[in-house]
Parts: sequence; structure tokens; C-alpha cells
Amino acid sequence: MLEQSRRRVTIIDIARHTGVSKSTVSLVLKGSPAVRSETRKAIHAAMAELGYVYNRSAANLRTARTDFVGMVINDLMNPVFAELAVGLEDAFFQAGFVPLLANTNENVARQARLIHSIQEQGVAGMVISPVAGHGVADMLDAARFRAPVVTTMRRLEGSNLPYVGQDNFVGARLAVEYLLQLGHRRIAFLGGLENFTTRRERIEGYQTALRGAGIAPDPALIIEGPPTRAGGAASLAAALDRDAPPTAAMAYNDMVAIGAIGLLRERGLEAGRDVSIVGFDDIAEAEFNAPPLTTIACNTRGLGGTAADLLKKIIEGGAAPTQSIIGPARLVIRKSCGAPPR
Amino acid sequence: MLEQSRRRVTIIDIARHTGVSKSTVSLVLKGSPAVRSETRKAIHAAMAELGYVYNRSAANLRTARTDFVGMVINDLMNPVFAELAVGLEDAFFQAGFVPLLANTNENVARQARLIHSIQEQGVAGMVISPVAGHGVADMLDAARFRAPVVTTMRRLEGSNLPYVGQDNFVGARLAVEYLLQLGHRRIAFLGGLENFTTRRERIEGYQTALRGAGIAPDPALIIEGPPTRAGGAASLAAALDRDAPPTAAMAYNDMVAIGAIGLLRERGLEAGRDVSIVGFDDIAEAEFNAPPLTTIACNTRGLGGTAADLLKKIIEGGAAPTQSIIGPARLVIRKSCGAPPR
DNA sequence: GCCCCTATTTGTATCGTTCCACAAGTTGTT
DNA sequence: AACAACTTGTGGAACGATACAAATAGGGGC
Repeated sequence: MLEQSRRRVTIIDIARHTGVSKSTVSLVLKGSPAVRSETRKAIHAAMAELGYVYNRSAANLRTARTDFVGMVINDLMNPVFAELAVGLEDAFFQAGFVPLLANTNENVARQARLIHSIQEQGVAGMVISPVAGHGVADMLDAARFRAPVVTTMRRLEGSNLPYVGQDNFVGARLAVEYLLQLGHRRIAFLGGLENFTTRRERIEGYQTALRGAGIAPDPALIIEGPPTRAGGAASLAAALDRDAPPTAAMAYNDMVAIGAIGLLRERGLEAGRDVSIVGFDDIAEAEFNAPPLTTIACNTRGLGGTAADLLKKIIEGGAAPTQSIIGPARLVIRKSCGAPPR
Repeated sequence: MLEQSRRRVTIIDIARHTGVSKSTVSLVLKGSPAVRSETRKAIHAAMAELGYVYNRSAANLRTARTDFVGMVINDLMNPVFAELAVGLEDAFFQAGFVPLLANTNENVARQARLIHSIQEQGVAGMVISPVAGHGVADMLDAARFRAPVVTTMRRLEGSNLPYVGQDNFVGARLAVEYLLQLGHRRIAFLGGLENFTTRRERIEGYQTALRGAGIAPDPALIIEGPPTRAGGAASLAAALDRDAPPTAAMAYNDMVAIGAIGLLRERGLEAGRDVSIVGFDDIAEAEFNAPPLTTIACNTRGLGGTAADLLKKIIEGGAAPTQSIIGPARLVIRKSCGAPPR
């Protein structure tokens, strides 16, 4: 509004205007009790009058400590990671941190550059949901990084960085046990790429459940594919083309499941009657799908909060920088599964 | 890795190690051509060896210029805004800016605090998708802000800040004209809250199309409701309870449309046969909905890029700080609309 | 041999805070 | 009256970079 001089207002201006030293103004800024409340009031008034805005860069330079934290997310367009980001952002904000967001878009090179750029800002730490299929080697910067790093959603192979994730193994086992209980015997595993650590964990849960029911897992029923709706449709199509097609499938995630259900519809089949499908993640969309999707809920948003809190604890020296936290998985039964057709 | 001394490596260390002055190191950092390439190489080597990381805070302090930009988003869990965020983030990254992300979660108080906190970081500018139903008054900080601000997705009432948005009026008109052309005469407008500027614009498009066909808009067919899937279901339920229920509806956005279609299904009705529904936004989910959703596409991600580019231009002094850009809207015909039942 | 010119390199002030040792004033104790 | 103990406030040196004027070294030209 007031255009006045372009020069930025500093604590020195405030000091001069109030007739105190800049040290005193600094004390007020930090809420020190060692300053008379009259003085404090006068200083606050001056700040309001002159339109002072605190220069955190300068403070950071002096204290060698910042309130920045990095948030490196592999795919913000995927509702699961958007949810994660929201959980993370919210917790950071509550804790007084300022998050720097980076979306790597599943691109290693971009991830490396972004991590580098975030480091330069002198962040106090960062949370990374790493690009799939790559290990520490591709993230060297972060590994030699002085500030603490917490990985989430996916493990970073070859590292012992702290990790916050959902229980993929148990979640998948739960889902498949449910399908078995409904009477299915030929159950496919749909989608996800070979090199996802999460997928490996989910497949183990899937196979464990199968074996627990005395069924030998059939590798032909494990279909690799992109973790997208389109990928889900393609994966299920591939599975149905097998000699002995499955009567049910556990999808790598909800998007795959929703894509698979779309394919069923296209072929005039119905999920839950002709073929049963379970998802994983319980994204908002799952509940409104047709039919509503039976899936594994992991409270992704809460996981983001947990990861942020863990990072905070490590920054403050209150937690070992190698700790891991695995959040629980829960089966949410809706309408996409039923007994196998006879 | 190397634990050594905790002190941070600075250009002075590099200078000492290479046997040059810190000025030279600084020149190398900035890629100045005025330094012999041997020297440059030696300095780069030293930086690698000592594990130097650039301290942007210090540089910013000196140059009074930063590469930070703020991204204030009202609801990251909504796919449209997630898409916007991705477009924004990507463009900023390409342009060498570091985005600070804030999710206001449709909460004015939070928005005010976040904007304040972002300002303190000395951002070069910011893009805001404002919380609905509030004007500049609630965002005073941003208004008196020295750095440029670009608003997007929603207009900020009472301000003449530059705005980048989609063509709500034309989009809505297109959608309704399509319904009219299919033969519908009683068309509802579903969902969205009274105080959304976008909703007002869309309603105007809706009414204009109606009047163009010689139909007087019936206020009883304009139903207010939360812009969510659940809100969409409720809004359509309300519309169908009217004395003369509509045979088609234009939804405030895709989430509302998807919720409405869900309600139809629950009641044993089918979208596109019994009632036609058009959405707005063309989120990824729309294509995989059952039935696939006919909707208005606005290239939200591209809009984010445009907003980022505009901010960049303003920062660099290449654009007037009051310019507005309205992106085109396009009808995407899928399966959720058909002729009215007879 | 002297001077000018170009190519490199350097010294020093500066950005806006915080930190810390210390000063000045007031009150309480003996 | 002397001294301790608070309370409140101050001066100036950091922090790690950049900017800019000025220094230095070689190379030609005369």
C-alpha cells in the first residue's frame, strides 16, 4: 500500500524508531522475558507502524539452524501420495516447520537434483518417499547428508535410514485370507512393478496366505503392470487370458483395482459376482467406486503425520536415527468381493 | 559417512584448501567466465573432497533476493488442486525456484498464518488458490505484501491481483448446451457452496445456456452443497425430491458428479439413461468412473504451469502485476449423459 | 625498457539477525 | 555504607555468501 522507500525494514529501524538498541528488539522478537513490558509494547507498535517483516534468512545464517524441512514425494497425482503429503504438511506446520515440497514424478534424475537443491536451503531434515526401484546409490547426496532423513511409503534399498510405512505384508495377507474365506482358490496378484519394495512385501503376504490354505502360489497369476487404473485394466486382462483364469484378484493398490473393475464392466462382467477384487490403500475414491471397493486401509495421512513426528524427534535428538515404524493395516469390506461363481 | 568435525564447510575452507581467495571460490560458484579453468577445476575438486554444500541463506541475505516462491493451496486432497499443485511445482522447479508448499485446508485462519510464515522466508512471490468465500480482508498480509502474488482457480474478492483460472462461464454453458441438445428441458445445477466465485460463474453459464434455449432458470433446481462426493449424492437426492424432478444435472465439479452418480446407482437408476450428469474439471478419476463421466476439461495442470509462469514474469518485471489469464474449457463426451427417458 | 591492455585474482564492506559478555540502575542484606 | 543479586538493556563480533574496486601478472607494441 504505502509505497515509500523500497528498502526493507530491519530491526535497526525499529530500534531507532523506539529509541532502544537492536539487541533489545531482537530479545522482543524471541519473546525473552528480560524486557520490560512497556518497552516490548513500544517495539511491537513500531513494528506494526513501519511494516516490519522478520528476515528468517538472516536469523538462520546466524544460528546455523533453520525451520525448513524437505518433503520429497514421488507422485503427487496419486491420491495415496497426495494424502501422505497432506499428513506430512499438516504435522510439519503444527510443529513450526516450513516444508519445501518436491514432486519427483518417479524420475530418479529429478529426485537427485531436487534433493540437492533442497539441501542447499539448509533444511533441518527431510522426509522422502523415494522413487521406486532405486537405492541409496542414486540418492548419494541424501546419504552423505548431515541432516536427518526419514524414508516413508517405500524402503530405500541398501540404506538403514529410518522408515515409516504401512504393514504391507499383513495387509496383503489379510486381503487374501478374506478371499480364501469366501471360497476362492485361484487368486491373482495384479499390477505394480517388479522393483517396488512395497510390492515385494505385499506379494509375500499374498503367498503366505495362499500357502496357509495349502495352495501353492502360481507364478503365472502374478502379473506385473503399472500401478495405475489403466495398468490395472491391462493386468486383469492378462490374468483372465490364462489357461485357468483366477476367480479373484488382489490388486497392488486401489488404482489398479479400480482399473481392473473397469475392465470387468467393459466385458460385461461384475466385480464381486463374476470376479472378486480387493484393493490396497483405501483412497477416498474407493468408497464411491461401483461397486464400492473392498480394500486394505492404512491411514496414509496418519502415516505422514507419524513420519513428520519421527523426523522432528530425530532432529531434536530424541530418537535414534535408524528407528522404523510400521503402521497397522486393516481390511475394509465393501462390495467388490463375493463367493466365486460356481 | 566421514564424521569429522561438525562445523559446516564454507567457501573459506574451499579457498584455503585450494590456495585461492574466497572471492575466487564465489566466482566459480556463480559460473563466472573470469576464472581460469584450471583454478575452477581445482576448486570443484576441493568442494567434492570436503563435501561442500552451498548456503543459500547466506547468499540471499547478501543479495536480498531469493529463489523461494510460495504455493498456497486450499485443498490438496481434492484431485483438482493436487493437479494444480503438480503443475505449479513442476513449472517452478524448471524455472529454478524452490516452492514452499502450504495447504490451507479451506481454513481462513490457517491461510493467514501460513501466508505470514511464508512471507518471513523472503519469498520472491507467491501463487495462492484462496480459501473460498473470503476476500482480501482476510489475507491482508498478502495484500500489503511487497512481493508479487498471483491468485488462481478462485478469484480473491475485492482484489485486483492477477488471476489465472479456467473459463467457468463458457465451460458451464457448453455442458448445459450439450444437455439441451440431447433433449433435456429440466436441468439442475448440483452442489458447490454459495460463496464460491467459481460456482457463481458456472451458474451464470448454466443460466445463460438455459435462457438461450428459451427456458427460464428455476431456482428450485439450483442446489447448494459441499463440493465432495458425499455432497453430490445429497444434492442430487434433494433435486430428485422436487415436485418436477430434473432429467439431467450439471454438477459443480467432478466429485459432486461422481457422488450423484453413486446415488443414482444406489436407487437402482442409471446415469446416462435415467438421469444425465455432466461434471466439471475432468479429474483422472472421471474417465474410470462407471459410467465414464462426461465433463468439462480445463487442463488444470497446465493452468498451474501458466500461473507459475505468470508469477515468474511479474517477478522479473516482464508482466503487469494485474494481468489475468483465463484458460479454455472443453467438453469431453463420455457415457454419463443420454437423451431424457420418455 | 616503459606503458598500456587483458586476463585473473583479491581485500574489504555488507546483508539482518543472534549471541554473549558486560554496563547501568534498582533493591535488599548486613 | 558496602556489597550482592536482580532486572533491564547495550555494543560489537559473528554467520557465509556477494559485489566491486583495486591489485597483480603476462604480453605486445613502441
